[in-house]
Amino acid sequence: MASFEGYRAVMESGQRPYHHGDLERATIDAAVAEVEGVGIGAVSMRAIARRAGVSHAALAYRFGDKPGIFTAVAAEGFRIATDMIAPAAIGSDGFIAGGQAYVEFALTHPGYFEVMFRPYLYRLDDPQLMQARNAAFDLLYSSAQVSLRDLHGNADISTEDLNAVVIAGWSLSHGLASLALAGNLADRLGADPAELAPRITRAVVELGLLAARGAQPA
Amino acid sequence: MASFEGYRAVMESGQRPYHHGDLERATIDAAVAEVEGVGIGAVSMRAIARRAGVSHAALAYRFGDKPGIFTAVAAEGFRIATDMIAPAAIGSDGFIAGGQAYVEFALTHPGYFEVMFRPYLYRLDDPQLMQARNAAFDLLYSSAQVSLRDLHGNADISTEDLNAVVIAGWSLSHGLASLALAGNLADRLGADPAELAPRITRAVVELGLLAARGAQPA
DNA sequence: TGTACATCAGTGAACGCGCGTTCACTGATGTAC
DNA sequence: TGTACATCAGTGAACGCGCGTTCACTGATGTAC
Repeated sequence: MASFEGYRAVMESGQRPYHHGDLERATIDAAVAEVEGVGIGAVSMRAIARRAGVSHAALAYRFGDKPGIFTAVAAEGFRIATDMIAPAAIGSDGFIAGGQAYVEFALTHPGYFEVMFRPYLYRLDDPQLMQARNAAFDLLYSSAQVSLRDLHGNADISTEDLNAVVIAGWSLSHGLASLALAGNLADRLGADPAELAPRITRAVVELGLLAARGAQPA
Repeated sequence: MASFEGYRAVMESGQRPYHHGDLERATIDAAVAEVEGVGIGAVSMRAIARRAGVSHAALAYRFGDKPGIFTAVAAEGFRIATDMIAPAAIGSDGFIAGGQAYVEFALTHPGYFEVMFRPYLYRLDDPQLMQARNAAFDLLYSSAQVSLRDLHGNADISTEDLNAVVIAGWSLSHGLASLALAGNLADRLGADPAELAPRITRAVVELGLLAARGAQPA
């Protein structure tokens, strides 16, 4: 399996090579496809192995167990999400635009999304995962900070306020994506998905006005 | 098992009666406890039966299958949620206060919450479920309508705008509850849970201001 | 360049387990007379 | 009030299945000489 020609020959002959080449890649893809196909609760290591075209013992050998596989899926998911959101999360509109990109990521990569925010399914202390996850959160916090600073004439924001706005914005995007993915909004979202973002954004303005009346003075 | 005395006698003797008395009640409670204990993905009919103190065949007889059980759980969940939210969802602050009550329901009844918003786990066309679910959504929409009317000097709101605000508010509360329950906010929520609601409410005001800048004019 | 050998990636069969479903049954309840 | 019987709720044993884990193994790769 050393050469590309050798690889091609084996692939085209229909046999599978003894050494896979990139088992990790194939496993992550298969795991994501399984999650999207049968749901996060029904995924089995054997089904992932079948889909990846590899023996199920190979997965036990390489990943140990299901949390081992999901750790790799989550890390990759945080990397993809960061890549998708970063270009939008810039400047004074960055936090709002980043939130829209978050929803877009979730709807286009549901398999990753389902795993990433169930930390009890994977190993939070894995170094690669931590790095990818921290990078995503750095992006979230820094875009909130930039947008809020700009809103308040470059005045500093307290850590508590920043944290609360991050949680609120994240909750909004996360909730919208979760409800949509689970099928709760099937009959409530308009026909045109491209119109969704501006409609929700305008609704958040209304929500802010309602909250302003309901809020106790700080 | 006709008399209360007979019931007491059997209960105190440690045997279980042949006819349960209220198998449905016991099954719902056991299912909710199982979901809270092992997670929605790992619940089995046999484990629910064990916890309810009943043979697993009894559950198959009464509920048919797992979706049958979850249908009953979801219906009850919508009833409890409506009862908890209704007193708050009144008047001009009703939509905001209702959202806070929604989060409180989710955090105090996680087992119900986990089931209710996974409609693919149960039978959406069950009459009792539909009734409970519709009542909950009626409450959601009517409280949004009352609050928005009041905000806009009693002017009528378009169906599209109402729908968008409902989705935004629901998403916010739902996302906050989901993130918290899955353990994503463990190190981000302040020490005092009673302070959470006002902090988030104030953050939503900020979010509205950010959205106002990011929004394209309608 | 060629050979020997250690290391490593992946295999396939075997295991015990808990699951959902089925079925002949039993025990209790309710009704007709 | 008492008896006979139909109906219904729940039982327990049996089934086949897919699962995760283990283990002795094999095939390929890489390195030392």
